[in-house]
Amino acid sequence: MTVVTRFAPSPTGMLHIGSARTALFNWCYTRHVGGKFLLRVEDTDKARSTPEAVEAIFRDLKWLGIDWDGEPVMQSAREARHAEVARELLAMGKAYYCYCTPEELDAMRAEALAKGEQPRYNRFWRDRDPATAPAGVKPVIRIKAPLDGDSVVNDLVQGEVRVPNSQLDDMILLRSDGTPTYMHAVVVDDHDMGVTHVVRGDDHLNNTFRQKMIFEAMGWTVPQFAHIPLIHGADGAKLSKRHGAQGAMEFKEMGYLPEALCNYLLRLGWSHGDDEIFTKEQATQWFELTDVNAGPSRLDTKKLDHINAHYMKLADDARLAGMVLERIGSTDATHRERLIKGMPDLKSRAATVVQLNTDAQVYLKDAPFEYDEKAAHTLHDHDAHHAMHYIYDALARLGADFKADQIEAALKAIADEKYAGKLAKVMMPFRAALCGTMTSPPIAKAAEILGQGEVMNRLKAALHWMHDHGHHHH
RNA sequence: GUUCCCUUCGUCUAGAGGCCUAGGACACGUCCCUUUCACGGAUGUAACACGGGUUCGAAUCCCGUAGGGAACGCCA
Repeated sequence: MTVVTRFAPSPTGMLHIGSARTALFNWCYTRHVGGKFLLRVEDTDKARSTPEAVEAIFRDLKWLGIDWDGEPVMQSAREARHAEVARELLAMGKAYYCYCTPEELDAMRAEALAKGEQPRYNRFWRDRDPATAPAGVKPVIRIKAPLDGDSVVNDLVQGEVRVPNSQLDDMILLRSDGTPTYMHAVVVDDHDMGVTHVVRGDDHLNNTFRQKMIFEAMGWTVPQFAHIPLIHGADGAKLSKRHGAQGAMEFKEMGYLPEALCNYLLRLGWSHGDDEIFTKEQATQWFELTDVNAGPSRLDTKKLDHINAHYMKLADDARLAGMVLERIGSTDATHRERLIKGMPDLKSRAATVVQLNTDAQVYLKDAPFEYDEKAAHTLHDHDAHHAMHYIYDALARLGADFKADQIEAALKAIADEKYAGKLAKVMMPFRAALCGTMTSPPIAKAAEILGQGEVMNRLKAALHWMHDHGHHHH
C-alpha cells in the first residue's frame, strides 16, 4: 500500500516555524517510503483565512525546499461533500439532529463543570423524537459517541494511547448553517484524499479519538497517527509571540539559510544516532516516524547559529553575495564583484547572513565614511598618524602589483623598520582606515579586492580625518 | 475540574535489561593558532526528576509522586 500523507495548514498568517517542522517531518517520511505528500488548505474559517496567507504558505514551503504532490486541496471547496457524509451518518442512525441553543449548551457546560465533570453536551436530543423539536430552530447534526468502553490509538510516536469513551462528546458534525466543523471536515477529507498516515502536532492527540469515531461510524479505514510534540521556546513554554520569531520567514530575515533551518528543525525531536549535520537526501534516507521523540523540545538559536555557520561555509559565493545585496536593496555591479571575491573570507567567519552583511560593509561603502568609536580611537593615535603616511607612501609605490602578499610584505616592512616588528602598529590603523571598524576579514586581502584606487582614496580620507581631528600624544 | 501526553548534562539528543565509570552536538571554561573579529584544533565542567517494586543485574520494564504540557466550542 502506498503511503499518503498530508500537511494541512490554516491560512491565517505566515507559516509558523512549528508547522514548518510538521511539514518537514511529513515530507521526509513520505519521501523516505516513496509515498505521496499532499497539501490541504484548511480555509473553512472564512473570517480569518486570506488568499495572501495561502500564497505565503506555499512560498515558505518552497523556500524550505518542501515540494508536494498534486494540486493543493482547498477545504472550503468541499463543503457539499462534508454535508453529504453528515447526512449519510444521519440516515444510518449514527448521528442525530440537535435543537439546543448556544445558551442552553453554555448552561450544560457550566453545570457539568460545577459537578466536577468534563464540560459537555448532555445528549438531550440523542434519543428524542425530532417531531417534538421547537419550531423555527435550525438543528445541528451530532454524532452518537460510544457510551462505554475505551478507545485505543496506536500512535507511531506516542505509543498506545487509551481513553475512556465516557470522555467523548456527541460532537457537532454539521453546524446549523450547514457548514462542517473542523473535526468532521478533517476526517472526510483525510478519507477522500486516501491519507494513510496523519503526522501532526500532539495538540491533536485528544482530537484523534473524536475523529476516530467518524471514521468508524462510516466504516472507513482509520489512518495511522503520529503525533509529534510541539516546539517550545528557550524557557520551555509553548512558542509564542514573546519568544520572538515564529514565522519561517522571520528566520530568513534573521539570516538563516533554508538548508540550515531544515537540518536544525529535523534534528529537533528526531535523531539518527549521533548525526548532527546531514543533507536532505540523507534525512529522507534515514527518517522513521518511530525515531521521533515523544517529549517536546526547545528552540535553541545558538545551535541554529552553529548549523547555519556550517552551511554558510558550503554555500556558493555568488548566492551569498546576492543575499547580502538583496538585503540592502542594491544591484551595484562593483559591490557585487567585490563581495564575490571577498566571500570566501567573509562566509567563513559569519554565522548568519545578517552577520555577513555587517562584515561585508568594507566592500559596500566608498570613501569618505564614518569611523566607529574604536576605529576613531585608533586613528587618534600619534603613532598611527605617522604609520598612515608610511602606509600611504608604500602602497602608492606598489602600482600594478596590488596583490595581498605584496601589500602584506610592504606593511611588514614598515613594521620592521619603524615599529620593531610590531605588526599591529601598522595593521590596526590600516584596518581602521580601510574599514571604519576594528574587525574585518584579513585586511591585506580586503585591500587587494578593493583595488589600489579605492584603497588610496580611503587612506587619503583617513589622513584628512586625522589632520582635522588632531591626535593624542603619548 | 475531567481526560490524555511528556520527563537523560543549561539546550538538542544517543540509549530497546549487562556494551554506561551514561556517548555525541550546541553553549560555557582553559590552551593552541592569530594583524582584528572569527574559523579551526585540543581539552575540561556538566545529566538518567523523585520514591517504590520486578530482576543476579534497570537510564532502559511496572506502580506511585512531583513538575511540565495538551484537549474538553455551532475555532481551526
